[in-house]
Amino acid sequence: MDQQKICPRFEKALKILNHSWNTLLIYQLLEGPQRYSTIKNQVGISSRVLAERLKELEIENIVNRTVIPSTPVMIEYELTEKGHALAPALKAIEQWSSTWVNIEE
Amino acid sequence: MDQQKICPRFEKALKILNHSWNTLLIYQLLEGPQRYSTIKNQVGISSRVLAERLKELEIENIVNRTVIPSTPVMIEYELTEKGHALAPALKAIEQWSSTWVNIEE
DNA sequence: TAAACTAAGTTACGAAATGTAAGTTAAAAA
DNA sequence: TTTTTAACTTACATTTCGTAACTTAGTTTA
Repeated sequence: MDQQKICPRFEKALKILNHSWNTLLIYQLLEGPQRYSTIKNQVGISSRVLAERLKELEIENIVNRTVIPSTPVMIEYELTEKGHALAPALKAIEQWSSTWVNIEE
Repeated sequence: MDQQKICPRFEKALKILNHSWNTLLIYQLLEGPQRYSTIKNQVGISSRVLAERLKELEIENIVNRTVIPSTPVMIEYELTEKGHALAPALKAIEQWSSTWVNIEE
């Protein structure tokens, strides 16, 4: 009666990527390692949610967190290998958006 | 001071795709045209949100809605050309998930 | 010596989005 | 006449989100 259910790995991937802001954060980090405040300014996300998402992405091993011992401390975030491996997917979305998405209305 | 901001088209694409369930719904519809109840059962989404999302995807011209005049009426949903054009992006995510995502803990 | 400044968060709280379960509609089969 | 069905819709409780103010500790400024 049931057809094939959706693959659990794919479903988990979407659960991570579709959690609001996550894809945009990964996209932003494709530019290279960046500090908390830089990401915040570039992406336009709130402190609360940014901290929450970076923690999530760190736990998922998509993002790496490095403390720079200065005063005050700075924190640098960068993509892991797993994170970088998302580049083709993001480029595909970028490609799609440039062809199909229009902003005017 | 500011570096380059994120492209508005890409940002809009993510806004649509990252709205919860949307990507999964599109992925499901890659299988072919399907009725409301089929989608609901396959994806495991609630009635309320499914109706809401299908409406959104229809407005975005990603999904097409067709009434089948039976009793009771059936509704068939299918991807538009714009919707089908997302296949490469979804395949890229699928590819990534098969390499990098594991479910066990 | 004290007040001000900084980066990276955290907290409190109201607003918006989500899940759950029950209700609606119209025609046809029982 | 009651029941059934598909595709929603509604009401309501729970969860998530955005906003803005607060925290922490070492350093420069007054």
